[in-house]
Amino acid sequence: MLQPERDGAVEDLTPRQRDVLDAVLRLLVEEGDLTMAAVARRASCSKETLYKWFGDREGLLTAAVRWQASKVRVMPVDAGNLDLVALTESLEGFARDWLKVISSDTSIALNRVAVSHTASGKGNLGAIVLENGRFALAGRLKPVLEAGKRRGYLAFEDSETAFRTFFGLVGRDVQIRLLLGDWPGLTEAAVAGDAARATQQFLALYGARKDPRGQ
Amino acid sequence: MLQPERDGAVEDLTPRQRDVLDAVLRLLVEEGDLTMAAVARRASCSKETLYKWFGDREGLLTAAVRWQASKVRVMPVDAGNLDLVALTESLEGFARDWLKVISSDTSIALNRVAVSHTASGKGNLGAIVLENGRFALAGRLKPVLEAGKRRGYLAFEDSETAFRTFFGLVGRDVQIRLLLGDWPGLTEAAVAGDAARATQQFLALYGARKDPRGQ
DNA sequence: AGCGAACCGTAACGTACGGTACGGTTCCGC
DNA sequence: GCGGAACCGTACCGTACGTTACGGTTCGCT
Repeated sequence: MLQPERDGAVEDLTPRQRDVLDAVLRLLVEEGDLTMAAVARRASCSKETLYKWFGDREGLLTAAVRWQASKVRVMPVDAGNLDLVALTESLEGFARDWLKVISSDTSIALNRVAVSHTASGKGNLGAIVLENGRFALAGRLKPVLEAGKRRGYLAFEDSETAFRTFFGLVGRDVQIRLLLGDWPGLTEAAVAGDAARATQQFLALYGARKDPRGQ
Repeated sequence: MLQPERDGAVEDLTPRQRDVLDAVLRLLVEEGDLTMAAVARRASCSKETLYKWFGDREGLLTAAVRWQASKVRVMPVDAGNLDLVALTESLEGFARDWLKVISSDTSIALNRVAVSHTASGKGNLGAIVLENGRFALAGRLKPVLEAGKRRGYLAFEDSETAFRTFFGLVGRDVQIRLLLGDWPGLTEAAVAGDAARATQQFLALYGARKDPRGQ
């Protein structure tokens, strides 16, 4: 489950194939869904080539999702030397990045098609999106939380529960509203504000008691 | 926007029509999507009748969403005499109900089709689902929050912000995971536990300071 | 220069499905 | 009992779209 996906490895995509997948993403954002003909037209390639490269429509969508995921990789935070300020800024940065991602046109479009796909029950697009979205975030954030706990800044039993609380405080109703076509007014400033608020709330809930000279 | 929907009023649905809509809901849960032929077969009615009653596929879906929404109406909480215990139980009840709703088969199916629909951009199914889901919840919960504030149990500037925090603490990653086909293990017991935890966290964040004899 | 692989553009095929038409049946009002 | 409205079951139509097939072109290799 965690090994690098024997089949659809993003690494061995040719530049031309990446262009095609970018066309898929643009089309998904603009039209909301895909026809193979539209992809071929937009990407100036033949449908035959699409089928040769990606197998079928499902394979094309899967490749596009993975391609997009590979574009938003970020470097891990060094949990080495971490004071309370660094921890706070790290959490706030995660929150900001996450809000920016889930409110981006591409993410919204991709999540929508994955949800549709999940409904029809054939394929695992939903699982892939989840793996590269919510679970990838957890994988990158949990080490930070653990480090914060080791340093005595955070107190929690289970990092999964702590993560999910943070997730909820940051995302709130944003994702479902966006998926359903509502626009919760996420300007750059609002994102920053929400990230700061969520971080403060999280620290209020999970921050270790800092009683003056308390044990 | 808040008046009772001049056209698709649930009240003047005949029993037969409600049966048809129930068939739609069952089909949506089982198959993930709808064909008019399948609905007609399942409901033992003719396609001609479906079109006569509901206009087109979109109208049928819209009616089904409204019909489902009308089935989960709950009575309002009396914000009259409210002590801290009653407030806590009220919040916890809201959280439990909400988690049960969003994790129900029907709600998941309906949200999925609404998301798909939103993607294709024709119609306002997403808005309807949002109106009867997230916004209806806010409409019922906010009076409770306001009452709690008046009584001095809660402290917040903006009830919308407070509500959204509560929403996030309760729902966390549940809804998106369910929509994408993941199963976050929401047993009856887990729902109760999550509701209690979310409520306690919310009170920790927004509960008015109860310093012994403090102002 | 000559060959073959890869690829483009377009046409073609089959099917699924939304929407319509129609004959037959039930049932209600008179 | 009779006429008509409502409705069922089925057949039908048009279109959209996934998938395949094919002729023509480019390009790298020898």
